[in-house]
Amino acid sequence: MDESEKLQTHRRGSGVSTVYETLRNEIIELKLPPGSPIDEQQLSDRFALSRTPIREALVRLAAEGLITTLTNRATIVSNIDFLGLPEFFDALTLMYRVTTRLAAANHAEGDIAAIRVRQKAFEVAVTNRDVLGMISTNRDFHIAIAQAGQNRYYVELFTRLLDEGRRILRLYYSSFNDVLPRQYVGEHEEMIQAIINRDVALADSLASAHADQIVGQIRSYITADSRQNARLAL
Amino acid sequence: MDESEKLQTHRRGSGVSTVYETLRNEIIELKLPPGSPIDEQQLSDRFALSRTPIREALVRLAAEGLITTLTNRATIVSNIDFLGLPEFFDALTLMYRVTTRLAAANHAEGDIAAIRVRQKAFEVAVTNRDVLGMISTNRDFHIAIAQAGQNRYYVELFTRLLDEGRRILRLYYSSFNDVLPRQYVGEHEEMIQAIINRDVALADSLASAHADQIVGQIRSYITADSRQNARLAL
DNA sequence: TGTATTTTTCTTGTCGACAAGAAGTCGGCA
DNA sequence: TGCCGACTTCTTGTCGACAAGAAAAATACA
Repeated sequence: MDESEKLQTHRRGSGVSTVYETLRNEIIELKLPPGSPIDEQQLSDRFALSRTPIREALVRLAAEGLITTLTNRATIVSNIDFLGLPEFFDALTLMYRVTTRLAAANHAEGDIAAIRVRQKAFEVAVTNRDVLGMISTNRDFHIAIAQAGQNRYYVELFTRLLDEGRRILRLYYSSFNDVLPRQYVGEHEEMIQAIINRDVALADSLASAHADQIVGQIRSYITADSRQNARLAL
Repeated sequence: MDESEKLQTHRRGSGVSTVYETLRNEIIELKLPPGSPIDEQQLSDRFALSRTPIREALVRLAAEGLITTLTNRATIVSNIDFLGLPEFFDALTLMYRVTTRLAAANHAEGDIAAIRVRQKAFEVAVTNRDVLGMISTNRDFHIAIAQAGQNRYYVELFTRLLDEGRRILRLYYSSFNDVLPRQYVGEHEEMIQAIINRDVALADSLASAHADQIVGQIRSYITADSRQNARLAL
């Protein structure tokens, strides 16, 4: 564990959000893998805080579904719910579509620039073959679009879904190839153009196709047949 | 304030959820109107609990956006965001449609019965001209449909939206007339039938129209011109 | 030796108290 | 009389300690 945060003295009220954000990131990046036990005492030592603020951060994480608390027993990082994957895909696809539509309809001064920054970062990650970077910059790109759409309900749900998606993708990130990501860059570019032109219908269909791509990719990872000797002659 | 809860001794762990649920209800039913200050000490006395479990309940409420905490200062019941109403209507309509569609597609054994129970309760409230009852039974009806749709992401968002809607409707419930509610009963009936027949397209369009009705009604409340002397000859 | 029961240990849930920060109050000064 | 600054008071944020509950360990018994 990194002990650098142990020394700094916290200003009042900042502690909780620091713990919250740190843990949140570590959970999403699978630094804390699903099922990991969360020990309050340990976190208390690590952040040099009493258990009370730690606890508050944990309550917030639990409200988001990132951790699961077994009453009076243990609290662990939530497992990835593979059985609920179809629901997840459905909601994810819907949010891709709605946010992109709204961005085309509602985007204001400056939104496009923000989206372009994220797209640039994604491109860099792709050319560097930085898989982890691709996953997180892709998320940022789509959240920027959602923000341009000006609907906080969608932004919130979409953020949750994309972050849950990050966890899943991390599990399989070794099987990432750079063919599809390359294609994503182009698809992103088309989406930006549709948004600029305020072409809602086109934005929708592009987002829909994009979502299908991503969902299809995740599904292929999960159901991948990696048996080395599946076709071995016996 | 009701002091009945003060005497009972709590079993470990139950306190937080009790406080959470009680406050949640009181906020949604405007028993605690928007802007009301939330005093931890006071709640501590009221529930006969220390401030720690109270605090946890408040953190959960804050995560849901029901209360707002001004750091180091006060914590108040969140205001109703009239500026964000268009976003709210958009998301609400979308959720009406998606959940009803999914219910038609996915509903399983027993779901219909559960929906019928809620519909019956709504009918009773309408015939009794019980406005507050209508608002909450209508909510229950649509959540039952959402649950039949089997997508927890939609159920969660929809619940939040409907509860926020309850707050808004309570503000205007005096202007409720019984014409539209009567119409809602019929619309609900049609939706149930479409779901049973697994007619996704029909379920969608019914839900869409239903949403338009409700949104339109809320909008008319808000923009109602109640000036008694607007057309007074001078 | 295997099982049931008690004991121990560890983690969570709760408590009362203290510290920091902000608003309101009071008094001083122009 | 009106404005500025120190002081008071109140609420929130944090702490260390205790209590309850559950799993693990140890013991007794068949």
